[in-house]
Amino acid sequence: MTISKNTFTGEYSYSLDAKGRINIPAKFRQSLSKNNDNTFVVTRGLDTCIWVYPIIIWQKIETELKNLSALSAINRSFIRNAVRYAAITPYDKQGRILLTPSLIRYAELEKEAIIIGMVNKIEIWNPKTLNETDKQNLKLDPSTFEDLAEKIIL
Amino acid sequence: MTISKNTFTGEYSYSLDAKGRINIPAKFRQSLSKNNDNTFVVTRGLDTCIWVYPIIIWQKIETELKNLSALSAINRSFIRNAVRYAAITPYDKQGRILLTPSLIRYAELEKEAIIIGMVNKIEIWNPKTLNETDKQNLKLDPSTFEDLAEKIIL
DNA sequence: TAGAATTGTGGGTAGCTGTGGGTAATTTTC
DNA sequence: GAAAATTACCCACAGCTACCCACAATTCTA
Repeated sequence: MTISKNTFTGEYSYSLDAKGRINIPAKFRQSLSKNNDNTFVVTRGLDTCIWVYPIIIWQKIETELKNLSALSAINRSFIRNAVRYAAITPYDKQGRILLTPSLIRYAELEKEAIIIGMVNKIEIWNPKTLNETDKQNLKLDPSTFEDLAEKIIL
Repeated sequence: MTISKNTFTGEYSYSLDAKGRINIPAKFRQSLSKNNDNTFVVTRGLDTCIWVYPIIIWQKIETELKNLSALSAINRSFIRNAVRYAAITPYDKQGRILLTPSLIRYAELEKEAIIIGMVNKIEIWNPKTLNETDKQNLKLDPSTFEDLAEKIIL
């Protein structure tokens, strides 16, 4: 096996069916390490999309969140929002996971969906929303992008 | 072994077949170090071309990206754009890699393609586009080249 | 120079992948 | 407790992909 485990790259177009199921690209499934038991965790993304984590990665995130001081109001509300909408979904024999109605509404998902590998997690988008967000992001500080690019891209 | 590993130089003409496959010059393949498992990563270049990296180089980029906090909108957008068009492709028994339709469209590739060694990565161009880009670059401010010349000894 | 090996290009096919739908089991509601 | 609704699990199948082989052209070798 050449690809590194629990790492996701690339963009794919898949369809959400009437039952709220969506296929996880075969390559992503193959990248999942065995100890995930074919299971992902879905939750709200910070953008208008759904975030999908391998369950063992999510568990690490949870413990990190717990270590944040519970005294801070900001931390408490952040933790609540991060955890509140999280759902555990093993994929079925065909490789699909089940999304909750709440998440589908949040990400404004319709039939067509774009799935993007974001290295340590996966994003599920409505194509339209993704486009609009892209346009918005062009307005962000370009010098920060350049700094990042110089540091990271060869 | 005379050539240094994971280093590519020279220009070659190859053909993209109906299935989206293109041959990697034998010399480039021989230059790949063993730990790449005969695998490249293809993604969008900053010009109208496709960039091809040895996978171990790409994995360094991945780990850097993993360390960026997803709390920052700029970071998220940067990761998305860096990774979205990337695809991992081991080359087949004949030495070909598979390009995605999206990348072929982006680089405006047709049957004939120019493959250029760019030291630590490889570029794939449509010959026409390459010509036009060359002409454009001649019009750039020569002082930029001079700045670079101070940094890099040729 | 002749033979052998390698290289670049094309095409066929078995098995996998993505998608839809059906049915039994479980939960919910009255 | 029975009916209705929901969920979990199974099957079917078209389309596609990964893998294989073929072969001509070129390069290497003895």
